[in-house]
Parts: sequence; structure tokens; C-alpha cells
Amino acid sequence: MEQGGRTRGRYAKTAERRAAVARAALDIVLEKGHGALTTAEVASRAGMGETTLLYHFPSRDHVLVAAMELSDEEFRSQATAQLPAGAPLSEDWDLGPARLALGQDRTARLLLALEAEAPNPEHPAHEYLKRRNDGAVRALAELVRLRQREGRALPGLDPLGTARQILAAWTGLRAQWLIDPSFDFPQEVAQAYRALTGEAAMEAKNKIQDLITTV
Amino acid sequence: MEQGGRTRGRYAKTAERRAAVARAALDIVLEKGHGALTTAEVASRAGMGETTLLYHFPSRDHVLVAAMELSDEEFRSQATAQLPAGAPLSEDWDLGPARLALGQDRTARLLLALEAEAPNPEHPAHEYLKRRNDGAVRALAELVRLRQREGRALPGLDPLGTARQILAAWTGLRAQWLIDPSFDFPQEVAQAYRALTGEAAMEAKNKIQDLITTV
DNA sequence: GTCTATAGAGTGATAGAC
DNA sequence: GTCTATCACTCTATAGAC
Repeated sequence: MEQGGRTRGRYAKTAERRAAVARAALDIVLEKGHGALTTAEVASRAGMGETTLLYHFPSRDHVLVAAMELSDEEFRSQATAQLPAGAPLSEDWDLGPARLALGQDRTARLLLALEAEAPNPEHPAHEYLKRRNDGAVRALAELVRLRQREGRALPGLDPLGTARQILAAWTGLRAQWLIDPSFDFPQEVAQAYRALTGEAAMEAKNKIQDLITTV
Repeated sequence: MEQGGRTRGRYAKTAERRAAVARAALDIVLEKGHGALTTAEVASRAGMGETTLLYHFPSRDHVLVAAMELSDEEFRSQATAQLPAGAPLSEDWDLGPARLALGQDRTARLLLALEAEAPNPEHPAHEYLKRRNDGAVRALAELVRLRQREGRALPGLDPLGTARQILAAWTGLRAQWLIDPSFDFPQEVAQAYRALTGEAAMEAKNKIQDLITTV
């Protein structure tokens, strides 16, 4: 991170090493879950000694964050590949990622574990998740503003607050579902999204306006 | 647990020991956070050897769950003491606990950590949090039904689903707030609650009905 | 059934030599 | 950049006393 930019190529090995570690770590997480990840196995899979790994990543938690970052990148490329290129905020946006996320409970659990440690500012997950949440909230707020312009979301809503609430419902429902999958997760997320944006109220309002203009 | 009920009083010591451990564990959590809790320190504070502790609680995680359970009990007695006795689902219910919870970030973090491990059915937090979520959802669903009867929540809502969404928004917003306290947590929770129950829509609907009857 | 002592494996993390 | 100790902590025995 800090030394990535100087004399271009001299310290290229470090970048390679870090990438190899992230790759190996994510593989282990996907195979056995983050709880079963040991620094020893990551090191051996990435072709280095354990202490060498600890030189590049000061702790096991740093390795887990690197794995999560790699997972995010892969998820993004999958998701954008699946959606029409120019329309990241299309109709399918609401449900698409929710369905996609269903198959990935290993990474979902890793994310949950990082969220649990992120309140500690010393922890490597802190800055990472701050950025991550911030980005998600920003994107969702933009979506809310779009829906407001379309007349499908209540105009009085604070886009940022609503975005926070949508993200919260999403992650909270996922946490509940991981503990007890006794309900339809994507359907419940979609429901919460509709309620939080006031979509039903706007539909009613539009109907009333239609009625009035016909009178 | 299994042998707690037979011959009444002969094995009373076990209950005492377990209570002492829970007390010591919760104290440590409140003082230094759950990450700093070691079985050795819990044992010494509870006045027993480490292996004795491990006889009553098979693992560190079991101790943490016991601490969380004790915290829940204390929270409940505080909350019910603060609210009017006969009205657990009163007006203040919405905001009261949210404000109360603000000061307790140590236990909030412990809860978050347990939620992260609870997806694993082998983990002691699994059954505990299943019960806990179930109870919270049930209570919230009852509140939603009450508000529906009062005409303050949309009658078409599924009370159980709405309850899940409210709980999700609550825990999700708390997780966001713990990472980055850049917004008003209780206010955002109240906002989400109003939106998810459709309170604004019902207020509008009642106004319209008043208008119609006056015409 | 309850409690303690001891020993050791497995893991994460640190300091210091090469 | 790499590796060799070395340490702290959790957890699993085992063996036995009250």
C-alpha cells in the first residue's frame, strides 16, 4: 500500500506476493470458511514461509481483509458482467445482487466477522468497511434520488438516510437469514426496499391524482 | 443444564459457579471488551482454577454467550424498570431502548461478534441467537399488529415480515453506527420504523378520509 | 458429581539474526 | 526479505482428590 508507488518495478515482487496471498486466502475461505484459515496454510499455498507472510501482512486479520477485498473485486466484475453495461441502476438492481449474494455464504460470513471487528479503529477492517459502507450508501442514495425524480419514491425522504436504512435492512436480514434461513431473503429485502422508499404510498398517490384529473 | 433439576440443592454449587463465571466474564467485557477476555482471568476473578472453569463451560465461546445472556437479563430489568409496568409496548417503546442501547457499545460489540459466529450450528451462540431473534421478531410483530388495529400501520403488511425488517434495520444501523458514528442512530431507527410500518401513508389516508366525510 | 493439577498440541504474533 | 526462536492463549487430554 504505502510503498506501491515508488521506482516502479523495483518492489514489484511485493505486489505479486500480496496478490498471491490474497488469492490463496480467498481460496481457503471459499473452501473451508474463514474460521479454518491459518496463516501457515495461506503461506504454504502462496509459496512462502509463515513469517514471510507475516512480513507482508502484519496479522492474520490483515490477510482476511485482503481476501475480502479480492472477493469484492470479483463480485463487482461478475455483477457488472451480468447487468447491461450502461445501466448499473436498472430495474434488476433491486433483486439481482440479493439473489447473487445468496450462494456466497462463506464470504458473507467473513464479511460478518469483519463487521464485528470493524468498530475497533486499530483493526484493519475499520477503514476498509468505512469505505465500503460509504460507497454502498452513496450508490443507494443516488438510486433513491433517481426514483424520486421518477415519482416512484416519496419526495420528502432524505436520500442519504434512506440509503443507510436500505443497507441496514439488507445486512440485518442477511445476518438473520444466515442464523435461521426460515424466510425468503431476497423477497424480504425487496419488501423492505419498497417500504423504505415509500413506493406503495407513491403508487396510491398517483392513482388518486389520476382519479382527480378524470373528475 | 441437563443435571440442574434433580435432587434440588445437592448440585446447587454448579448453578452458583456458572453464575459467578457469567458475572466475572461480563465485568471483563464491560471493562476491556470481549477481545481482551481470557479464560484464565475469568477463572481467577470467579475464584477457581482455569480447568475448573473449563469443566463448567467447555470453551471460551460458551463463557462469552453466558456473559451476553447475563447482559440481556440486566438490560431487560433496566428497561422494564424504566417503562410503565403494564405497558411494555407503549409509545416510548420505539425510541427508549434505542437510546438506552447507545451507551453500551462494549456489549453491542460482543453481540456483533456472536452474530458473526452464530451461522455455525455447532457454535454455542447459534441456538441462543436463534431464540433471541425469534423473541424479538415475535414481540415486534405483536407491536405491528397493535398498530394495525389502531389504524397507524398499513393493514396489508405481513406482521412477521415487517418485524424482521424492523429488527434488521435496527441491528444493521447499529453496525454501521459502531463503525462510523456520523449519523443520529436513534433518529434513523425511528425513521426506518415509521417507513416500514407505513405510518406516513396511514396518516395521509386518515386525512383523506376526514376530507371525504366533511365533503 | 465436583474440582484441581499437569502436560502438551495448535495457532497467532514478536524480536532479532542472516 | 527471509527465517529461527520464543511467547501467550485456547483447548484437549489424563489422572486423580473430595
